[in-house]
Amino acid sequence: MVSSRQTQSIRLVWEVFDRSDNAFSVVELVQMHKDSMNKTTVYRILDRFEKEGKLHTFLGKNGLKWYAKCNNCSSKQHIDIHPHFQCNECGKVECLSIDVKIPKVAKHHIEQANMLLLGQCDECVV
Amino acid sequence: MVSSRQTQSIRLVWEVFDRSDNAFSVVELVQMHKDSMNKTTVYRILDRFEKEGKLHTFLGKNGLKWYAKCNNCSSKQHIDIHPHFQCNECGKVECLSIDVKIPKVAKHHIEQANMLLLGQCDECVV
DNA sequence: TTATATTTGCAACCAAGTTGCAATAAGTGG
DNA sequence: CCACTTATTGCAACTTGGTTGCAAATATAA
Repeated sequence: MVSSRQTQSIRLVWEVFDRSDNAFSVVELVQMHKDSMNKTTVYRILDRFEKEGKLHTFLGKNGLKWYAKCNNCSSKQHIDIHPHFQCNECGKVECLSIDVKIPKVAKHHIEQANMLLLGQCDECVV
Repeated sequence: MVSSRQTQSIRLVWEVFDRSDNAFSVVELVQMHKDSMNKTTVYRILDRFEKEGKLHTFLGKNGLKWYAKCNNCSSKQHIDIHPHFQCNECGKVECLSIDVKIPKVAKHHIEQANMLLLGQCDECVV
């Protein structure tokens, strides 16, 4: 056996994602677990979940890293595009279940595409 | 009069963009001017060029900020999409002159979209 | 040429993220 | 149920990108 022990910390971090379909920034996750584990641990656990294909990541508008559960995401779908949305008012981030075509570009071999939509979420549109 | 003096530093930073259509990361720009000006100055000048509409910015794959000249970019086109490309091998970044449609999303008011394509540039495709 | 307001340099700071290493605690096997 | 091996964690120190406040320098208008 090479790895993967079921620790308290791992359970706690996973619970957050299990209870909600939201995306969470690393900053939020470190904050919400600050009494039960070290920030290094949070970073390491998130890394691991990503490698295991349980979570996918993307960058929000300030270059902050966000994590979200891979619901209807096969590993293949990580390559095709599902865009993410971030609200300019409240900062909330969502995965959108829309498919966007990856444009073809002459002389370039495109492997991956990231799309971030910015605007106002339903709660912030007045 | 409220601002905008023509200083040596401003000329030097602008020259870089004037001579090339490439995009440059802040890190590169600070590095290439490190003998003639302070990093704070570089940051401030870039900020200014952006506000003046001479440069536009976007985030590369690691959340690093990149600047590029606004060639055929009206201020309107900043809202519509012109995607950016970053090479996974050499790290080079380009503005693509392709138009991508911003998808409509129910219950969301989309103001802006960022699209980053990742892959291999022509020089790195073997 | 001087006065004044914009720019700059500097040093100190902040936040996100990483690293090395010793201490802790899962999960065997006996 | 205990002992042992090795994955996991905590901690402190560090790195990197970026920002701030303030005093010194320097463009420009008069």
